[in-house]
Amino acid sequence: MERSTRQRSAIRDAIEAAQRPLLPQEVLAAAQQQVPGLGIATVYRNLKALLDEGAVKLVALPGENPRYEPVGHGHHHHFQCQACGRVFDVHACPGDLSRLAPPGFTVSDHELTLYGRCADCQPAMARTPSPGSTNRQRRA
Amino acid sequence: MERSTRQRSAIRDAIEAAQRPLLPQEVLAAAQQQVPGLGIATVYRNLKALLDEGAVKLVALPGENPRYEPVGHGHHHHFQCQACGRVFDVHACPGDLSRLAPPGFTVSDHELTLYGRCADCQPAMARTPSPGSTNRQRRA
DNA sequence: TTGTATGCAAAGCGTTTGCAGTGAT
DNA sequence: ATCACTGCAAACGCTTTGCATACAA
Repeated sequence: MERSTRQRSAIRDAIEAAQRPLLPQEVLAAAQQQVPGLGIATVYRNLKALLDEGAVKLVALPGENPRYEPVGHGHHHHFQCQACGRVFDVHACPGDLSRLAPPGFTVSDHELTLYGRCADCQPAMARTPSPGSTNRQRRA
Repeated sequence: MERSTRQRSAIRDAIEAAQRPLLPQEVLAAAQQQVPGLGIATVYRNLKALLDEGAVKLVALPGENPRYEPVGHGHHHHFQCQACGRVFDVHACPGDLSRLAPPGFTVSDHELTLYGRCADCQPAMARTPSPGSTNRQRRA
């Protein structure tokens, strides 16, 4: 039977609290603030468990390591800024895409990622970047 | 200056000839039919070079290792069958998705993946699976 | 001849797993 | 007292890199 541990709650909380999809390392860092001794293996094991029980969703962007986010956000998509690399949630959705599939195919789900520039990274009339908008990732 | 080698052509040909995005291992296997001694490191090095020169595109599906396909196919998307795991090209496109982005964001590109069942894997009135449609991948 | 490209093997990185100890029930 | 969970370290699989050799130019 499944047990409730401090580390499991810390991991779940970290993901729930984040406003964006987290990398395993980021989950570790966040959860370690509650449980200092937490190990990365436990993060991975719980990430997998949370995926299986459907509490967490895998977010895989091209060329990026897998991120994890709570399912609670409902159906949504992602936007990656080509300048700063940050990933944002996009709550809009193109809707039914069944018509796009070849004849005989059945569409039951879809994933969409938008690329471009976020509000902070518009060219020309440069805006003041928000704190933490430093480029931490790069896209080939 | 960039040189033309047998292995480079073999790798490029393998990707061009494939009707679907290939994994590095699949590129290796295909290219080795032309250049038996070919090593995996050379495949990776050329894959990166082809990406840089824009001859090849990276295809990253959630939970899958990166695949590579020629850019020649033009703008298109992908469909992954949840039963057999195969990835198909989808040449339809939802069109302009700028309206989906949050205000202040600029959309310059998008990626879309459809999930469902391919023609070979429709339930109930089971069709005869095509040769090679054996499940070779699985999706968590 | 010159220096890029290759093949091999070692190194990197993110992720998974074996195992003995810990702690929730 | 059980036995699932944890932490550590070793193992893994994919990708990258160092280095001596091979081969375009």
